[in-house]
Amino acid sequence: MVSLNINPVVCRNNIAPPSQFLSHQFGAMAGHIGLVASEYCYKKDEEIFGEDEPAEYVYQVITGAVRSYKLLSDGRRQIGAFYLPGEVFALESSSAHRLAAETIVDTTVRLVKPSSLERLASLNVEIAHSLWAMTAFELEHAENHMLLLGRKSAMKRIANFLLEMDARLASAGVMTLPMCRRDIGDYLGLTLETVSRALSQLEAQGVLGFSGARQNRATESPVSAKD
Amino acid sequence: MVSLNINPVVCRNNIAPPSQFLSHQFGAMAGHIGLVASEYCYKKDEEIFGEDEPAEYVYQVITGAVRSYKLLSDGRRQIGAFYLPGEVFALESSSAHRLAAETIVDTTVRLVKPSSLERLASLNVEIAHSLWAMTAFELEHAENHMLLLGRKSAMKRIANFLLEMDARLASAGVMTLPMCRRDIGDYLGLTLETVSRALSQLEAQGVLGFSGARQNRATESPVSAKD
DNA sequence: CGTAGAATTGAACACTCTCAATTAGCGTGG
DNA sequence: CCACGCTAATTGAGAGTGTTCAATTCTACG
Repeated sequence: MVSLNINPVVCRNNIAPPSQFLSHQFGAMAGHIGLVASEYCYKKDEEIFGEDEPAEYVYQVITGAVRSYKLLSDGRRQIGAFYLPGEVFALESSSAHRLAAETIVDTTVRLVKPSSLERLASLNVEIAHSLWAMTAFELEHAENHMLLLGRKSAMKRIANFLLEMDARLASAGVMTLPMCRRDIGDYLGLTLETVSRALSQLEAQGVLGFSGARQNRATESPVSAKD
Repeated sequence: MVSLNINPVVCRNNIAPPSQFLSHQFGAMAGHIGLVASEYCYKKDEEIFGEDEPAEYVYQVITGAVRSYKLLSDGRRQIGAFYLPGEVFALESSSAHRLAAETIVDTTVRLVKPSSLERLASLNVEIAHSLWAMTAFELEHAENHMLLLGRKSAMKRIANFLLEMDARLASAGVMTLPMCRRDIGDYLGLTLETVSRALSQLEAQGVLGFSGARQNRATESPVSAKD
């Protein structure tokens, strides 16, 4: 767990924030008659479900953070997404999960049965469209991420990551990243050493500062992470 | 345009074929009362729509091939997907295209207005679920592709690509790839030179052969592209 | 205070990219 | 029908970015 200060000026960016609209709709859905929503607490680094497991639940993060990922036979890992408070994951239109999911820190989730959602969707066109839109939103994220993984330099990837996270969990120019360097590397297609070096370089350039681990401070070079 | 022979033995793989089921459903939808479906022909390398353009149509490839892509400001390109006969693209749940699309060769497409689909979806739950499932299928592809782009070597990417294409357009151990080396590179996050070298190496190893351009022949080393 | 895990930093290496030259295939027009 | 020219593909050599392996430092936590 590392806290990180980023100057607000640095953080104005062109990365779309997550659709809180959809998350709110999900919360609203959970209030519908007959939709069973329970809560569950996981410890840090606990598996929520494995790759290709049957999809028993759809999840919404209440507190904490989650990573979804795929593994290669040699143990290399690609993290597909991080899920932060309010965000929904494991929403499948089919019956199995395509990625595994683990908690990054102690995490509380809200659980809903897919069958409940499907029933609601069959009764209410708006809900059906919302489910579709949530999947489309994940697809959009994946498409942006393919561009990052296929065509951007290590430093661009890091900058992109910081701006993405800033848009999702920053307040007052400070954000606390729940994930470790290895997680960031596995999300960005880099090694943890490369991530560390890039962050050190940004700190040396005065673009950001750390608090919590390593002392630091925010600075204010206007940075553009266009592309 | 390059023809490519791959021995059938080589091609038994674990890559899921595209959901022809969904494509057929799309075709069926086009037969519904009131669903306007027209056809249109594009020349090779013609733009169908640009990134962020309003989504006027949903498309199904009848003949030919299409690439969807995003561009970086320095001109680097990431191809998100190739679309082959029968396959549907540009199905958005929102009002804009997230990637641009161009033809790779002369191409005929079937066009449907999104509003028609939405209307059908509002009347028929099955259709609504199909649209969602088609987006989920694209998401699954993108997730697999993120793993490829983030964590696989050049040779693994090429092998993966060949197996993917084989599953989609091969017959009798031969397939004709409509796209050039640069397209393949931009799809796999590689340069065209790296693609060429990898293909040459596979040919030298007797894994595949070319016909059309460069003479050749298929061979039969059993190859596993696991991961 | 001592230990364990995470992060940082360094140095050498490897894989892929870049730049460049050559070759092959194909369409066009003489 | 052949020569020409254009584009795509191949191949080579060198450079660069990120990885790998290793040592050290830092922080949290018991």
